[in-house]
Amino acid sequence: MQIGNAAEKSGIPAKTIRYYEEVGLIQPAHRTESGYRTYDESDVATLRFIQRARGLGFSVKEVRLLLGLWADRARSSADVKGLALDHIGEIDRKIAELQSMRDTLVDLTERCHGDDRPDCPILEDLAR
Amino acid sequence: MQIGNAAEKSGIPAKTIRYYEEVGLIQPAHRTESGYRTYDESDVATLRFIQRARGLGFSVKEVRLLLGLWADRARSSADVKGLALDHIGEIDRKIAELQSMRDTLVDLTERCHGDDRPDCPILEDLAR
DNA sequence: ATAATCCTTCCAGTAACTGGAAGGTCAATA
DNA sequence: TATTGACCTTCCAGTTACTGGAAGGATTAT
Repeated sequence: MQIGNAAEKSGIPAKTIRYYEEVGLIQPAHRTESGYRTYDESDVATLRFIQRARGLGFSVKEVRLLLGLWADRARSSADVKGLALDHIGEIDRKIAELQSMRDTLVDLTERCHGDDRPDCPILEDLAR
Repeated sequence: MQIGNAAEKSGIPAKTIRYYEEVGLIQPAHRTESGYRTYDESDVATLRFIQRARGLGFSVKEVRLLLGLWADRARSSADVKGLALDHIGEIDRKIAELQSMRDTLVDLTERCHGDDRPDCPILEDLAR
């Protein structure tokens, strides 16, 4: 199948598939005589794996590692779990940061009249 | 004072201050005869405002708007509050996304032995 | 005189795509 | 047969918000 089809089946835009090939996340696709990339079901399976891993927030670099582990029959599940736990830690860090921003912002907006007068606790806080 | 001093007082690296000037977030600094940038307390106050707004997750584009409102004595607090509420919405969206990733990941890692055997629910899930 | 510590500009790299231009290919239709 | 239309190709540039580093000038202290 052509790239457009693989894109549809995997949920990854054709443009992005080419990008993944360029950065070496996936093997260069086979080509027709005229230069069109072709993909089979196994390629699509790989793309879907990538799509799902990216959807869980793994970076491309981490996906590379995951693909390596996936392909390695001698892998230890501990390695996979380690990656996942690290990633959860990273997510927790981000959530905590966002939550802290949110708390401050909610407090400030609750104290702001939000009318046509200029007095504003939000700006006052930023300026202090 | 010189840029290094302004950086220290504002908490924004000198490099970043130059960058903010380049992208027009702040006015070009005055210069000494030899070309060194100079800053006064009011410049530092602006930098601190920016630093704090960035710390609350506002994008540079949003900070630009906030600076405009801050400088505008005829502003309405409703405009500021509107910006802040939009931003809270954005943060909520991000938190929800991260939380959902986290939930999935925690579930998967709990089901993964994490030993030296290759069987791994995490990879199985990514591959399904 | 020289060293240390500033400062300057400019170029490039980061993460992960995404948009768009210019042009080739292929199948179907008028 | 000629021409659409929908594919595909490569290449370049833009996005966000910096950050690192090179090469070199200015200022201050020893």
